[in-house]
Amino acid sequence: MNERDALSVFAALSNESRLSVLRLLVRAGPQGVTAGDIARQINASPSQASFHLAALSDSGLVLSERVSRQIIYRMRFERIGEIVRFLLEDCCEGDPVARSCCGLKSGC
Amino acid sequence: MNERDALSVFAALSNESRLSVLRLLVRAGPQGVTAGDIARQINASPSQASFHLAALSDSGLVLSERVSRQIIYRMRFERIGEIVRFLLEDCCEGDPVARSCCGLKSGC
DNA sequence: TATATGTTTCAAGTAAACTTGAAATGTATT
DNA sequence: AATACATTTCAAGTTTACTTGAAACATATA
Repeated sequence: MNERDALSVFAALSNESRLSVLRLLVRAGPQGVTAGDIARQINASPSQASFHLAALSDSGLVLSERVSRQIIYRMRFERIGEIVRFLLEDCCEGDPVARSCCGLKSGC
Repeated sequence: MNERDALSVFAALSNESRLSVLRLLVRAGPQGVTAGDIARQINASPSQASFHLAALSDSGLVLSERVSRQIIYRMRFERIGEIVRFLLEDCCEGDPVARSCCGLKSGC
């Protein structure tokens, strides 16, 4: 994860609709959600959904797979781990305050 | 850290100049850096620097303190911890893949 | 082959982010 | 009080992000 990648991830995350999409995909788990269902659930037009899904896809936060007529989107959790690592290590140089403020139990 | 705060943090992070400012402040530590020095070090005009510092300040990523004529900016590491927590817990519901992919040693 | 469905792409418009340079504000010095 | 310095604010312009609706593309079914 270089800086360019990180910027693209942050840009993808800085939009309400796209954050809704991510939450949707997190809840759906490995099964994923089709583009149409995503559009319906976030109250967006097909082309709006497609626009936001492209941003998420380009930034590596989601993966897509065509299954007959539909396209299934799935969360890429590794990418979240990578951006967290970027924040804590690359950006903050492992600062202990940043790390302790995550409030995470052991094993993170 | 609610969603609105998180969106503002992600927007603040999704800009190259602002990421440079953060790295600068991380390196500077508790001493902080004046607005003028920040502008010089990131090759920005005073008003450009001020614009980006306002975004960082509004999102809670930095703090500022006036000292005579200068304004000193300092990193707020807690805010990084908070956004990491938002990503891993609120957004990803504690998904183990996201957490393990941070690649952090114990005690995070 | 024709038609329907699911999705993306495109072009045009609108809104938001960023840049630029000048003016304003606040503080120190003479 | 006048001047200089550090920074912010403002207005105007530019660029980038987002929305909208129509058209195109891909796949399935009759």
